Amino acid sequence: MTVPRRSDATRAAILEAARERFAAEGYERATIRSIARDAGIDPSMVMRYYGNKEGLFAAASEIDLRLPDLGALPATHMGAVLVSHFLDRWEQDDVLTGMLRVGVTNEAGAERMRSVFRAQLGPIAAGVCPDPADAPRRAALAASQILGMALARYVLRLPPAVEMSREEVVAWLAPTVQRYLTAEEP
Amino acid sequence: MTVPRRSDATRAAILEAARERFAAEGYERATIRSIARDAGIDPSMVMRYYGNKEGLFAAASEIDLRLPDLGALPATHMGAVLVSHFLDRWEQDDVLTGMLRVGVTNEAGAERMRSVFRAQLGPIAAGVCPDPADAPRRAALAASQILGMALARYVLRLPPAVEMSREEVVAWLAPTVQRYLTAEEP
DNA sequence: TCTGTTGGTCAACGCTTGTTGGCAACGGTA
DNA sequence: TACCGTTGCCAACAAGCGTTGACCAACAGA
Repeated sequence: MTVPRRSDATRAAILEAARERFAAEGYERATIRSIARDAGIDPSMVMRYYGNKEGLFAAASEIDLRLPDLGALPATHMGAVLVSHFLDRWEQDDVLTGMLRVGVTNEAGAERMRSVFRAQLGPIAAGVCPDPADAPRRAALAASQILGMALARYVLRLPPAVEMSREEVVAWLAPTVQRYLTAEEP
Repeated sequence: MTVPRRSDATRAAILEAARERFAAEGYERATIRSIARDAGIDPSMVMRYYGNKEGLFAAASEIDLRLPDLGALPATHMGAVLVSHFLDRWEQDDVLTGMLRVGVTNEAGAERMRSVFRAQLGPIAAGVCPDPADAPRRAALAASQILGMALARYVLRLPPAVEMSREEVVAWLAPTVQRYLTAEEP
């Protein structure tokens, strides 16, 4: 489909630098100049390849949560699997921290988070919760707990949240998430 | 102690405008010029009274969660009272949304959130959880759920989280928060 | 070998930002 | 009345921003 171009390496370097800067500093403070410097090229190249700063952000913030298929595993383990998966993703990929940073201050970032939520978390919830009609609500509840922990642990760095072990976090959060997704009543 | 000054009204106007701007736009996008315009004075006045932008932010982001005394009420209602209280605070006072916005992108803002957490939520947790030694961890867990819901509902505006009624949110979150604070084991 | 396309740099633009210092009006106090 | 600290506005500063267009070097196809 798309032919490989001589500039692919540069484009990739720009994207990687952009992801890191957006993740570390948020939308406003991550400047095109600093991203270009990280990528070792001229700022004008960023403009040529991605149009403008918003376009660069859009390209740099493509997100795949890589959610596992929950239908295949016993309902009793679902919470633990989900929480554990999210901790993994968050610790390996700083695009997620970036998404959080940008989603909070920038409307385009918020919209990006809403669409990721809708397209990737929604279907999962629909597959496992008792009444598919309120799957979105269940998904939002689960998201609130998972995002909240990510916020406390990886962005705000509240000391007790940082010091907890992975296992502790999973042990505490799993029942919560599982209840949000599968319980018949609050 | 402090004598009333002729400029008190101006100072207050600046602070109020600053709170609104920081809450609505975050630290970087809330400019001194826009704050001064809202307050109906010259930008240089902001500098004279608050030194610089960081000083203004520090003054504008004094936060009192006004947490109720949980010791006085039955343990079974604790979660509901807490969640309900936070929803109230968040809906009445946009400084809290501002704190969240700024805490995510700005290190001074994050430190402010950590200190509010330590000074105001910590003691409450210490008073009600079984082993005071792990009160900070309990408090962090409760905070993660409450902040996560605030994030989803008031900042990111995930549609299902916005559409839920106050009562629904309380009904779902209360057992979670209560478990984090008082349960013997995860 | 010539020619058109692509990858890249350089210098500048217009604008906004936080911040500064000078200067005029006001308001108590002596 | 004369004075002095306070309050406020104005104009400007240097720096940084996103963005643009001219220009050069390397390549690919004829």
